[in-house]
Amino acid sequence: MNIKVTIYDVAREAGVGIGTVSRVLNNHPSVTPETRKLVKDVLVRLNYQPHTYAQRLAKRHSETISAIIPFFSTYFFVEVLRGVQDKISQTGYDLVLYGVNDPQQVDSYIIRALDRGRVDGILFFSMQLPDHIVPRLRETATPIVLVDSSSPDFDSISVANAEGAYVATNHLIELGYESVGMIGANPTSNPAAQRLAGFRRAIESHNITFDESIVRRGTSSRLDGFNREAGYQAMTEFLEDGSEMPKAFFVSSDVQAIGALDALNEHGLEVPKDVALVGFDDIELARHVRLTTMRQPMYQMGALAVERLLARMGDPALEILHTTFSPTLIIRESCGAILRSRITSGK
Amino acid sequence: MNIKVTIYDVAREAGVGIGTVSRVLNNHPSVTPETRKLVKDVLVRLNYQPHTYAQRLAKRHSETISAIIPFFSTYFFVEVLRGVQDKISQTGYDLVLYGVNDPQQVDSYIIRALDRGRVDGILFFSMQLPDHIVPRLRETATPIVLVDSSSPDFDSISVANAEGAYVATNHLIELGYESVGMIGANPTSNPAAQRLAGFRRAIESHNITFDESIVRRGTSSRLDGFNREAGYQAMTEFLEDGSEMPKAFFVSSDVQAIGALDALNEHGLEVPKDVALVGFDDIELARHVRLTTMRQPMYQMGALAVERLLARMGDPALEILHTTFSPTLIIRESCGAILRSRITSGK
DNA sequence: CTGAAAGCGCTAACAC
DNA sequence: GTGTTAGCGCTTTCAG
Repeated sequence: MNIKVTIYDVAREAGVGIGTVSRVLNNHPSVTPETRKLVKDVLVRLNYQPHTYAQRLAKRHSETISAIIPFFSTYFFVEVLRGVQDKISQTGYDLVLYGVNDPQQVDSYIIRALDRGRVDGILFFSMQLPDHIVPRLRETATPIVLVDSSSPDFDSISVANAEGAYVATNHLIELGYESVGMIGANPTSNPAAQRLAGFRRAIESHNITFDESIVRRGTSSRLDGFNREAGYQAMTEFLEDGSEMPKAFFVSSDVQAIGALDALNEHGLEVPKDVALVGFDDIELARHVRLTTMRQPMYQMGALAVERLLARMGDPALEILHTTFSPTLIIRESCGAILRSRITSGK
Repeated sequence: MNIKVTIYDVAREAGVGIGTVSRVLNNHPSVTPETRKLVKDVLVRLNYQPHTYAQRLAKRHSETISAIIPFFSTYFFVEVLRGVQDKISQTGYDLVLYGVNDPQQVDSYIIRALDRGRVDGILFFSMQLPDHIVPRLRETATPIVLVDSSSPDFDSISVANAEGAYVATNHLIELGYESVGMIGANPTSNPAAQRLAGFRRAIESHNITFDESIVRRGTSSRLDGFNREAGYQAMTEFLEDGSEMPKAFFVSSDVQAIGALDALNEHGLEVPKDVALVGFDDIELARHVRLTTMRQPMYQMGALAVERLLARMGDPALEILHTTFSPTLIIRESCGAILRSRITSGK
């Protein structure tokens, strides 16, 4: 019958006031060891459970962190979320998930999270923070950290997208490919735009002229174009429009690379023999399709995001911090590096 | 300045009582259109946001559903969770996630969810409901639905594991494989045990004697053995223990099959030429490694679970329902069926 | 150290 | 219809 035991019941049963019960509940120092023990006994005997919402109302905070996240589109989020969850589960906080399927939801979710007291902090993923939200976030002083996204006004954790794209493209060029193309994503997405910039810089630093026709993207705008169909479409376009096609590609994301791979296969082309590919993310699949790619430390990003958020919740005056991880080049077979080294070494 | 506007502020500003404000907030019918409009205007002008926890305390329910789930181990959960999330986002409910990394956490999470008022309903995934929890669940009359797990006492959504394993194994046998082995998972896990039973039934229904040595499992008990390492280990054992090995295998899950595939490759064996494999789940990866497998309708299971939970929350007297989905055989290349048909048809 | 009392912000029953 | 009031269960002064 724990169905409704309140601190009043406990207090009566223990012959003390509710204040005292509350004090032992909150480990307040000024309670005699004896009364403390007395109350504690009654607490367990009655199987008392605190009413979370009453506590939250009285305490003015919720012990809750909400994550606003483009929902489970890709493995990237799954990994990041694992980091988040692992970290949070070490604290007493609750994690409430707002999965965004439609950009329109972002607003209402943030507003909801902004309800005074509803959450103590927000983790905001991979999306552009709506402009009109920024002032409200400031006014309400809601702690927030952006992951895979950024804004000068708030803490953020991200990946050096441009740098990663540069490294990937460079790798291809140094492998000897004279023309390398790119399969991009929706340029309104920050990571997508940055990856494009990195690609371009790599191209130009090798004195190759950057020609618009060398980068394509599918029309599917779902998830900013970071999806298989978009990759498939873009590669198909390259394959079928008649003009000469690069023999190597930097692809904005692994999922897209998978789509490109499918398109290539359908056209009887082999990777890396006929076409070389380098992706971005290092999702689980990448390893199995032997995709060379830029690895992002997803799990760590999630874990760090929580740490940072907790820190900011603890001290709102903290300096704003922007952390950037550098992606690492993971060489597998799709880029042709291994093939080449075999040839070179005469194997 | 929405920082602290309460219904009192709104009431004063609108020149009405707080009761009236509350009424328009809750769309109570007995408010004149005029006052309603008046109040609504003030509401938006002051940018009023309700305090969630105060509402929950007063209303005695939380508009919250919690999901207790073995965390993000596999793609299976990601998909199921997508179904859950999509469905929930159509309602006003919050989803709070309790990711279980260590079985010990289950208890504390359930207890937490049982706090009076903390959640309106629980979704419990893929784990055995601890026995001592059952009576408490009943007493507190907390709505709960089990997914990929079951108990006579509560609603459940699951998959016909035994049947699926039977179909998979049978498929292999009918393809002409005379001995087929199995890579199992931890038999303390319900799905694992059921899949083993289905396998066994298939074997015996073809008058093949079932020999213990024909099923192996890795020692990694993480996630009940449904992980890549376990599959890798089990297959390696088959390969290296000297005795003769089956040429076809039913593997308890796709992730394990991936591991088995890796082991096979390392030993220079090709699938399906040398060894045939059928998995279970149809995770995203399966398609790309051309794995024949039993598909579970993961997304639907999640969505249905939410529907059922909502229904039960609406009417606790509802008949307890156990829904079982039948997995479908998805034929790809790993089982050798396509290879064979080519040979047969002379291509 | 501890009891009593005043909120926390909202809902709902009760009068008018 | 609408204002007033009494909770919801807990935390936190404030006396003593």
